[in-house]
Amino acid sequence: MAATLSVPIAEPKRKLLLDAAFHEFGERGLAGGRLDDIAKRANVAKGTIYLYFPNKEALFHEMVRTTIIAALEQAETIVGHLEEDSAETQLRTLTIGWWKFLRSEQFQVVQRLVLAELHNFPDLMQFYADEVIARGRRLISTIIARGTMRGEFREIDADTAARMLSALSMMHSFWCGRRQFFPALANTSDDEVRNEILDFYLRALRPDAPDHSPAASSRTLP
Amino acid sequence: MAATLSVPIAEPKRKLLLDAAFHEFGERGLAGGRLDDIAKRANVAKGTIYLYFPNKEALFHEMVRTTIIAALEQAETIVGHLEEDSAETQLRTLTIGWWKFLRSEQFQVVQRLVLAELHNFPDLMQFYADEVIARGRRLISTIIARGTMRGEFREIDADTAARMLSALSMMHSFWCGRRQFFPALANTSDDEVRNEILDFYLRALRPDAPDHSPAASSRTLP
Amino acid sequence: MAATLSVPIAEPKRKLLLDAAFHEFGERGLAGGRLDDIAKRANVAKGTIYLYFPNKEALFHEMVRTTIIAALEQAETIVGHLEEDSAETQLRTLTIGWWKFLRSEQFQVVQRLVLAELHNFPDLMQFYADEVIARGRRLISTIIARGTMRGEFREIDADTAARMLSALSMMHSFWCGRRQFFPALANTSDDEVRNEILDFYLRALRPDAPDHSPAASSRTLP
Amino acid sequence: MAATLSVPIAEPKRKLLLDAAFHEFGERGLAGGRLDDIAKRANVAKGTIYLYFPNKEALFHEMVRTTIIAALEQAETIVGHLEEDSAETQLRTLTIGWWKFLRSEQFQVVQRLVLAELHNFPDLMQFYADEVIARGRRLISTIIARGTMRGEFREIDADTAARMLSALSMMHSFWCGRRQFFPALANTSDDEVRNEILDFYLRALRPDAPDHSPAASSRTLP
DNA sequence: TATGAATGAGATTTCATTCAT
DNA sequence: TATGAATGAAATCTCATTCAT
Repeated sequence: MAATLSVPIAEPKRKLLLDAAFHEFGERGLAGGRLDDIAKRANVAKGTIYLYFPNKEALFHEMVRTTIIAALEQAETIVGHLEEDSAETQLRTLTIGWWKFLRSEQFQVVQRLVLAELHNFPDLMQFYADEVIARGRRLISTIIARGTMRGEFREIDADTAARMLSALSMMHSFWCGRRQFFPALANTSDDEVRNEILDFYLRALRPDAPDHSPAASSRTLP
Repeated sequence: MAATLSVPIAEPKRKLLLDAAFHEFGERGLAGGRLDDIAKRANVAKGTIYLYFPNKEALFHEMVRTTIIAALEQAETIVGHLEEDSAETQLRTLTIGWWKFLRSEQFQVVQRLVLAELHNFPDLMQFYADEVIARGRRLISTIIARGTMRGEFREIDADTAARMLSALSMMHSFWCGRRQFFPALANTSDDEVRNEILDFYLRALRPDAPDHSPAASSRTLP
Repeated sequence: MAATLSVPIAEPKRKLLLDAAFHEFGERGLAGGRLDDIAKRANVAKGTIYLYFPNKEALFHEMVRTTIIAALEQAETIVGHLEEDSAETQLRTLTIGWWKFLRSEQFQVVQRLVLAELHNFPDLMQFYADEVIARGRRLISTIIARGTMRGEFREIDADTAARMLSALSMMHSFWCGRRQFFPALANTSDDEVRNEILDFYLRALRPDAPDHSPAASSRTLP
Repeated sequence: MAATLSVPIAEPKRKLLLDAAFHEFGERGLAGGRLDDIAKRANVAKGTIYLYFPNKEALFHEMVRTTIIAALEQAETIVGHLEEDSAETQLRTLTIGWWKFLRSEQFQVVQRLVLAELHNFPDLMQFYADEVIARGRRLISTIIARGTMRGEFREIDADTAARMLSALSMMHSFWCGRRQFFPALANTSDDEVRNEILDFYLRALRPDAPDHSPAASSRTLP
């Protein structure tokens, strides 16, 4: 009796299975993943899977869904509470958290699955698009809009600008996850890459400084 | 003799099979794709595949390789001969061609496969990294370096800058390929997206405003 | 409970499969035998085989091994406990048992397989050579050595002599198994053949007693 | 033109194919042998085989038949012309030739096939039994009968005695062909083995020693 | 005659799913 | 709930045989 308590904490089997599925499908994809292996990873008999999920596809589906949700929750914690700082500071803070999220194993796996197989699961794809991509962008675009209003950033469509930051981060996050193949990143740490992105990005948001300085325009006169 | 010409065009069977494999694997991935279907698509008996490829994996491997190569050749034609224009014009011209390439079906499929399964084929992954990613970046970074030298662009590491344009393009190309899921792009055409990217990107390369306003610098003096 | 006993006798499935394999491979050889048929013979689905053996070759391998072992055990029982009789009597007793073994279906099948395919399974061949051939010979040579010591048999290398009896028995056992093709044996029963072998063999072991002693001849004179 | 003459001599293709089949089937058996390989060995296209043989089985059948015949012809040459010597000398001479035959590659292959697969080809089995086994025994038994008549050998059924020599030789020939597995033969050359057999065998044919004790012989005189 | 690409039936093997316990 | 042996459909792969050239 006491013995069973010493076990890691009888984690509800459903969760165990979803975790196991995460690793299996993450490595081999939907078609390549084997229920046998998932059962083994979860220390459970193969038949048990069917007590919790009607079939392989459903297990995959739920695994992706819960992973996305878990990743989002994690992201929310990380992104945290933006203080009332300058827009740039907020953007930097947000990006730091968001980048950490993008580089997490959970997101990397989800991204791989999204790219590879989610065209067969339109509802998951939609869920991912709405909750991950769009939500992330909304966070960003809010900050940008504020920055633009305050004159910190130039006039720019906030959604478009958010999309740009999103693109830069997601693509780089993938490349960082495959560093061995991309020598350009071999000697750059994750944090440095993130800073490069931010610096580059913020340049594109800078207000058109000289524009409003009448002096500047007069320069060309004489 | 002339008779043989009337045949649908005796496309070498190897090519036929690689084409069929392109569609099958493109849709279902390596594990999900069925040789049966590939044979059917190629109008060929199952056994015939084995006259040309020793096994499924080899067929997949060669399909990816030839697709990458074909895509590259196509890209080269598109990117074409950059006239001796301003760096910005060159960058625009290059991006237009490159973007067309990224949006082609061939590239979309390759990208999906790369992201999904190429971790099991390190040599293909390397090939893709070297020939697609790195080569594309090299083209870009050359132009940027020239632009910086000429004073058209600000001082910036050309490779880093190239990576940024690459990331923006590739990520957006994927999103455009899944437009139905990304309402932000629903009402924006491919060309408009490309222009957004270019405009945004070029802003980040602009020379530093204060540089050209002697007044500006003097402002800090007194 | 008693109910389970009424079932055909729940012979462990592994054994069932090995038995089925024995007949299938025995008839058609390794390459010719079909897993489909083995499954059918064992009243089992094809896939079940793979729960017990990783592949066809392994099934063949284990089948041969267990058959050899089973045959040996059977042989040991048959050969039994040699009483402290004359060497000739012992040899006769041993040969009777050994011959029964050689004429059993199990041995006939193993011998066919050994001769036909075991060059692809050196470890099985070695096992057979050591455990069947060599062990049988050792039994024989022990008796012969004792016989020679006692003066019952002439001076002869016991191992060589054992090999001779082994050769005579094994070859004749094969011929007896194909009687219809060998008219010379058509009218001779197994037991008669065995006796022919024994009589012939014992002649070759007779001491050279009288030959060299002229005295010996005179002994008979009165 | 002259060039074609330099080729090894356009050996009739049929022969070429039978030779190739000999090696292929010899190594892998009927079910395991591949027509593809046979064609390759014969430097011929796969389809060509069907110009000479209606199917795989027929090729196998004819290959075995011609091999047996060829082996017999070779045996006949080797066994040669027995001079009018003593029966023992004749037996020795014959055995030397016969042994050489048994140890030839041709015979070894035939023997393997006979043991393994000829139960599916009763006519071949019969042919082999009649022409190889029985014919060889007839040669031997003739000599033995003569030896017995002359008093060189003891009274013994000549056919039985011939069978014994045949068994000793054939079994030992197989063992010699698998020497690596039979340490007992590892240090004994083929010729030594043959001599052991002969010596042993002749002992069993010796006239009954006591018989020729002068008294005994004199008994026959009056 | 000779070729060898093509075929397709049939073999081995895998694995999601079921079910008696 | 939980098990895991058993299933059998479906996948990969092989190879004897055919046939247009």
